[in-house]
Amino acid sequence: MPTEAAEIDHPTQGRGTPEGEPVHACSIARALDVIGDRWSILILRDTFRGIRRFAEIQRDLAIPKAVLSDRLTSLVAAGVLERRQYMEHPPRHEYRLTDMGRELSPVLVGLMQWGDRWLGDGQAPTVLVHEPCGTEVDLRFRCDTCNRGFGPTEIEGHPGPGAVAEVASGGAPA
Amino acid sequence: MPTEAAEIDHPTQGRGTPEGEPVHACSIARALDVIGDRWSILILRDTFRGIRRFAEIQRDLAIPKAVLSDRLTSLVAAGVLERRQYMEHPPRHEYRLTDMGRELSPVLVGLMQWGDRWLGDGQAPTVLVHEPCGTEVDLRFRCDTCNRGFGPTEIEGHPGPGAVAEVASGGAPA
DNA sequence: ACACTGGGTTCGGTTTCCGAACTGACTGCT
DNA sequence: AGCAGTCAGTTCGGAAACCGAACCCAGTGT
Repeated sequence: MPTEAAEIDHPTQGRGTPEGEPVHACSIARALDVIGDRWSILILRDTFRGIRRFAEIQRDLAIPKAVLSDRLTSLVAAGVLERRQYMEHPPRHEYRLTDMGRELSPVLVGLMQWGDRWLGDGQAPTVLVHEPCGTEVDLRFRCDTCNRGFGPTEIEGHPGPGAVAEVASGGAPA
Repeated sequence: MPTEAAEIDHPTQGRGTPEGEPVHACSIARALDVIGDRWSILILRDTFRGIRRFAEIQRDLAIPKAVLSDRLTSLVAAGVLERRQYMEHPPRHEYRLTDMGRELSPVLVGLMQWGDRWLGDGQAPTVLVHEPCGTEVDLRFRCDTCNRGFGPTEIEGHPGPGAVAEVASGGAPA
């Protein structure tokens, strides 16, 4: 069917739909349903840094307790964090990253490096290193076929197997 | 200085401060001041895909016009997008990524890959390839010293030159 | 007995978001 | 000329989210 750019699904109606999860065609939108919130990302940053307890996070972020409670609950529900009891008698919990959550690290690191480069004063507040050797971590696109790194202009988007009916946009965008 | 976790700065008081930009010690928080909003990221995704005009974005995202107008204005003000006139007589504009915006691609790609892996049905809606050779894009941490890729557990955080007084957290977090 | 901490919930007020309607400059059709 | 339609917004009022403060409860330390 040679229809042109049929927008069958509307990627964002999530706020208003009264029942059920909004299922987006775009993985970015799906991801943002889980962590598309300023606080969620900061909470995850804290858990990456080893800050895992309710009160610790609350102090570190200066986040209202009600909001923190809500975010933690939804992050646990989404499977990004895991609520684990680490003490019995006074029952105490901590929130730990699951594998799913840990795999968000490229997003966090990407944000951090971008902020360092474009928003900072040239003085990175935190430096990430590859622990075994101490080399500074660099997150980049790399092609194993070409055996080299590359920038965003060399990326092209194609509709994948889960595509509905999308324009094959892409090519050098700038 | 053996102080314990002196939290000199409160990373998020941005909402309430009546004047001036909130300056955070954390680059992630700084980055989120610019794009820490579900719509901003989706708008940037669209511009990456070549969707650059107000009405196009509005249709694609089903975003309220007022919100789109606001977000575009602030993204332009932040330097992530550039408002460019592409037609004279009926004055028409389009929003293009600046270099600053283009360098957000790791974040976008990271979100997409994470959504594909953890939230999708196994059918990626969009596949990104390295344009010169067609290999599927993979975003990973790579160490040039060790000459291999690695996962988030091998990352360690150190206070950098811009650090104030922070705990040197890190180490294998899980 | 009393204060204190961890981990919340409840409450009212303030921001922000949203959808719908309106503006206004322009084009194209008849 | 008159009307419809597009692009790029702005201006509303109501709905949702956010916020700070207060409250709660279990356990602990003194």
